[in-house]
Amino acid sequence: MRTFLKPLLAQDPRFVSFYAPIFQSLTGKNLLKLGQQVHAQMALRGFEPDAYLGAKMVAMYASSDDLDSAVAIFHRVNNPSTLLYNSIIRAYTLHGFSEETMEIYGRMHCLGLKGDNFTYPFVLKCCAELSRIWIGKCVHGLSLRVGLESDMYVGTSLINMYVKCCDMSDARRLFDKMTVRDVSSWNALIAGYMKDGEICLAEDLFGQMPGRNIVSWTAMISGYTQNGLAEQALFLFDEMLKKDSRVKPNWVTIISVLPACAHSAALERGRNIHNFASRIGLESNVSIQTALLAMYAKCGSLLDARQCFERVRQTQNNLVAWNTMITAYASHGRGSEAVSTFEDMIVAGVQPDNITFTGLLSGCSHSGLVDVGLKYFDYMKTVYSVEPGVEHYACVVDLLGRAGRLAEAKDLISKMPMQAGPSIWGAMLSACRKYHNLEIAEIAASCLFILEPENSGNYVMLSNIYAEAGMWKEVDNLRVLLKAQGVKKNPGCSWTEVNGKAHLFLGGDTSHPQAKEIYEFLLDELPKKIKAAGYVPDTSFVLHDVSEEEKEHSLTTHSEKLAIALGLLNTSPGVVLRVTKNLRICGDCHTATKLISRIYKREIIVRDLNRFHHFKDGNCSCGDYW
DNA sequence: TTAGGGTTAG
Repeated sequence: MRTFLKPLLAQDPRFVSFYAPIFQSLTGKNLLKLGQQVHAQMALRGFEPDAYLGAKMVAMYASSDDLDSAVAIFHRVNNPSTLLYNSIIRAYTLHGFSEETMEIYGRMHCLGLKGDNFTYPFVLKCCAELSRIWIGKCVHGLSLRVGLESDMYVGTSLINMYVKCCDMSDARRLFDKMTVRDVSSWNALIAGYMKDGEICLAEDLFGQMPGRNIVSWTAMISGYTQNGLAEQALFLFDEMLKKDSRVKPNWVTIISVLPACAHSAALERGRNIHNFASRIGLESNVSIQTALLAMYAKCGSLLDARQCFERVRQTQNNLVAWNTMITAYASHGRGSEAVSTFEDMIVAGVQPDNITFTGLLSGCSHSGLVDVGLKYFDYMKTVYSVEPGVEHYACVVDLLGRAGRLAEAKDLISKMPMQAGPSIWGAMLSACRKYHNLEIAEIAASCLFILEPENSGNYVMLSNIYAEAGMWKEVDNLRVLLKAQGVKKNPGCSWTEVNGKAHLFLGGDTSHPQAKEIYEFLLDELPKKIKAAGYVPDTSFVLHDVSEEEKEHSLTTHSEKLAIALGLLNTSPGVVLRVTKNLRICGDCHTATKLISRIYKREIIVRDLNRFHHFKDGNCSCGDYW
């Protein structure tokens, strides 16, 4: 081509109308090669894209994740337009480059190019991502000036921006002012209220909204799950299937409801949802498999969890799945499996992150792998370039504390580069209880009382330490303090699924229809059998300064014992009993459950606040180290 | 070319 022809051709509108639809049709990764060929041919002909064609080309490259080429084209265009800027803003936003988007938007603004209904939603998404509410407010002002306040996309994006920046009052004000609302505007506000813990306000909106789609239902379900309201989440999931046949649950719905099963340890419910996901063709989804993995692990079935992991491994090398598997082993006290899974992950070429190390270190801690844990704590920074956070220090304090190395743990706390939080002092206090160190216990407890005055668990823990030392006066003083502070004690409760139905017990609970049978078993049959096997009630776990006989009675009716009794009375031999407790299992229940597993030849899996205990043949998977 | 729901840890 003669050089003098090039400027002429560059002006030729026929070239634009020729190439634009071609580039527009070549979107997606598998068409990238073709797009590159057309681009090369165009360049050979000496044709430089104008703003319109440039926008199409930017979109094409962005759709196949070739952001570098998209950016290069953007910079070559001489007279940029709003359309061109929109295309690069879209490309950056969809690839998670929020900072770059903001920079480009700033440049657009300086050039005097006006943003439009396509610009603002992306820019606002980035403001939300970066929590830049002040820029979001400027965009809000600008959109009002150019008359875009009534655009549904801009309006909903503004609501979402306020929601993500934790400004619910402005989000609500905007919502109330909107003349035309879309189902998405309602959804954004519902999600905001749920995130804020304002369940009733979210429920009100959900009740009032004119039409619901799958996102509305999912926002409610995930909101319940995230606020610990597992029962409501599961109920609403069923309601959705029953009442709204038009909505089709998708993968987000499934991964939102699964944590509710995990939370309530409802294994059968979880299995049903798993089957449901398979029936609607979602089983191959990696996020669903990972959520299933977590659910099975939290419901006590490591075998099912591992199967989900293997399914993910067949197709993907996914960081979240590795992390979930490592964490699953850790919570089940399978430290060496957590370590070997971590090593497999490294061999598979996946870069670990902060969550990987939280799982790995807690796995070492729960299994007493002290030196291995300390080695990985060192490696995380030196070998894997992951900066230890407060949660990792908490794991190491726990690791040292459980092994009785209290002085080293205390030393580590004093050398931490950040302020010690509740997790650190909580781990220290537990260690002090195990090793009867009153002096450090009082230091840890006094920090905890300042850091989280509302947490009754800390008062109870110190009270237990005093009680074990026979310091009843201090126990009483603490009780007075608890009352004066207005702290409500968190009552211990346990639950179990028997033949697919959940049963909840409080300590000393007599409200269950089978209470008579349960109490006869616990007060008569069981003591005879376990005492014959060498059981001595460990009354040091009882708080009150009362007679030994009364202490023993109070132990006998701990909620976990009631739940185990119900399971033994209602299931056939060979059925694994699964019990979940909202607090840590007490030492006496731990001893008794080991004996029950031997005498009644039952596998019993107890999930407590921190971990799993697998009782079998008179032993526990924690090796009495918890 | 545009908005809304998101699995792992704590």
